[in-house]
Amino acid sequence: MRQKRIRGERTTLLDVANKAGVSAITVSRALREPDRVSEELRERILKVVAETGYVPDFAARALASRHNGIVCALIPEVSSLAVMNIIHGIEARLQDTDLRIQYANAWRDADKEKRQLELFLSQHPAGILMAGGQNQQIIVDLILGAKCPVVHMIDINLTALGTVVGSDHCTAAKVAIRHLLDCRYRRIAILGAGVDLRVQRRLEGYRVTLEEEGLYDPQLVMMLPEATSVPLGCRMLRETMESHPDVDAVFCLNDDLALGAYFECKRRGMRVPEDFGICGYNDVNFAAVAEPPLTTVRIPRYDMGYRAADLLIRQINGEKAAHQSIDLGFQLMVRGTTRDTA
Amino acid sequence: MRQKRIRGERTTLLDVANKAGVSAITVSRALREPDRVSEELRERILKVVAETGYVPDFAARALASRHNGIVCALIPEVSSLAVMNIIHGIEARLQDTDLRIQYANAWRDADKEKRQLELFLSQHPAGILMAGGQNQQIIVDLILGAKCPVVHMIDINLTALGTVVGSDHCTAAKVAIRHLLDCRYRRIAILGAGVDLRVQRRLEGYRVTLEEEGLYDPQLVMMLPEATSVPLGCRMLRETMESHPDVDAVFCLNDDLALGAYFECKRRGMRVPEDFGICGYNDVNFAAVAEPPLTTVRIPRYDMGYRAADLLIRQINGEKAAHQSIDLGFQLMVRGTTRDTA
DNA sequence: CTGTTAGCGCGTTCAT
DNA sequence: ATGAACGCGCTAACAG
Repeated sequence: MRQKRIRGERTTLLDVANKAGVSAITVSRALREPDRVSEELRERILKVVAETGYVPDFAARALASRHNGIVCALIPEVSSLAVMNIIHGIEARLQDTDLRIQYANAWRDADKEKRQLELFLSQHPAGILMAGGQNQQIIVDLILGAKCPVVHMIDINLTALGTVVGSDHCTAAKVAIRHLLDCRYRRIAILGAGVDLRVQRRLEGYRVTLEEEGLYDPQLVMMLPEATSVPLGCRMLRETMESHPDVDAVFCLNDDLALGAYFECKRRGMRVPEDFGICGYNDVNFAAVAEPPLTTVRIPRYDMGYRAADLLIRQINGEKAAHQSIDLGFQLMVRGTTRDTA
Repeated sequence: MRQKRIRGERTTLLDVANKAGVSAITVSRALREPDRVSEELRERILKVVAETGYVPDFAARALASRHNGIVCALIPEVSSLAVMNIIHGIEARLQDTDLRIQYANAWRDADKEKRQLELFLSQHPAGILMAGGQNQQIIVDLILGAKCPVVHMIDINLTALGTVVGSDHCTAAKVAIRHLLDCRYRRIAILGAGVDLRVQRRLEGYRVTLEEEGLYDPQLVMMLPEATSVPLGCRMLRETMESHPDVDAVFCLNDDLALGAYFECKRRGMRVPEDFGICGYNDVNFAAVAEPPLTTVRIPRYDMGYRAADLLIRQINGEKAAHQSIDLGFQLMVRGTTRDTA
């Protein structure tokens, strides 16, 4: 009986096998496919596993089986409220699965996004989940070469990227702008940050709708590459009002920006919603409880994460991707930062 | 010359080696330690690498080298503003390093924390970073068994857990409470959520300080296990005021709770800071720009992440851990939600 | 500076 | 239901 363990390393499958008096593969099976091992052996093996504190080596498992049981999620920026709900949804679905999940930041940067995607791919992940995306072409290339399923949550219309779960951000923006128009706001600026494919779609909805009314003014578009945040919302509103004092409403492409815009309005003594309207996007958790509560576009992000994870799991389990795209819709939440419609 | 490539798999090191007419190890070296390969060979090899689009297999690399070049970070909840700064700091330090980072949620749950730590360990990470922690004993056990360096950012006094970068949360809380007392608030409630080791330390500082003044009342302590959030802050303030209408200030263990508490105060017509004081914790990005701006305790979280990553890198590179703990201090930011001191 | 040999720990395949 | 042999792709250790 070969006993290697030259160095005081951690317990391996072989150690467990030796101690239990069976072969390595039987231990492996007892752990992964309990049904294929007799009850007697299984019990004996599990006992040794518990005693020795054996933990499978994922690197070895990944190398041998061609997938490491980990779902990798590429997120524009993990620390944001909008993403939080998606993550909750994903983990809810992965609960009680033998899959695990890990995240990485893409930082809304095409280059970092690419490198991270490559890093993921090089680890034999069970699958990849993408929320957001910068460069469509790069993503397509990498995804086509991937040997694991990929599901993304960018925009329902980007089916070129493979399976997608999400909403139509262009239409959602159109509805939001319609609402602001219905409230009789006329000089509507748009504030966006962390520009990615989704943000671009929202901008398009804004432009198209205002053009229809002959109210589109490219000067009122402010798009910054940096990450969205409350302080940035303050700054953007301030700059907007200083260069265009006649603006009477802002469509903020994220609720953080909207909250920042609101604080700044308050500071400047502007009356919201009477003289100035604010519409956010996402309906993150503080939107409904702010004072005044924030008018915003609700995107079902929890469901998005859940469904995306669900689709991914099905594909991991060999199911053919039935739906190439699932539209979860959106909902305009009319609250306190826009005045009553006429 | 052995040409396997039976299946249409991806390019391997051997493929590159064959094409370049060298051995596998030389390609490996050309990629990892360029200096040890002659310039001529290196150029030839890198050319083939580029042509074939070769990407290293991290699972194989991890198995062979006993570490996969990935720093794993265990975070209580990745989607929170407080964590955002830490993450920025970490990634700033890891920038231009050949290390990469990935995150996982511990969900402020001892069991999940343990499982995730095991999962990390089983992947041969280059190192582990922990922000927050639930169960000291479990963590100690796992960390002692780890064969990679571990640095945590829980509380400066928890040196039992190994290398630590952070602040003294107990003292910070004492200073905050002192400030509230100086502002002549007397019935000070404490609102906390997502209770973990750090939150417990803050609670201790609160208790000790009020006990000294004979003002401690356990009824005014509200600690919830669920995650901190703005809506939760609203709810906790509401419940506090309903059961103890005489409370005249709250110490919120996170700024989200403080913002929620403020919104609720505004809704209830309470005057902040004249009749009611609010002090937050962390000084997340919205604190300074809120209207009124939020009095809070600033923890240097960006530096924390940066220094923690720095220490980890040093240990990965074989340096002995010189400092076992680095105290980054804290700072009370007196702003608009507490009235002037007497 | 470069190559050879020998695994890393596990799962797959094919026997039994 | 269990096991033997082999290989996954790469790097450490040692040679030359």
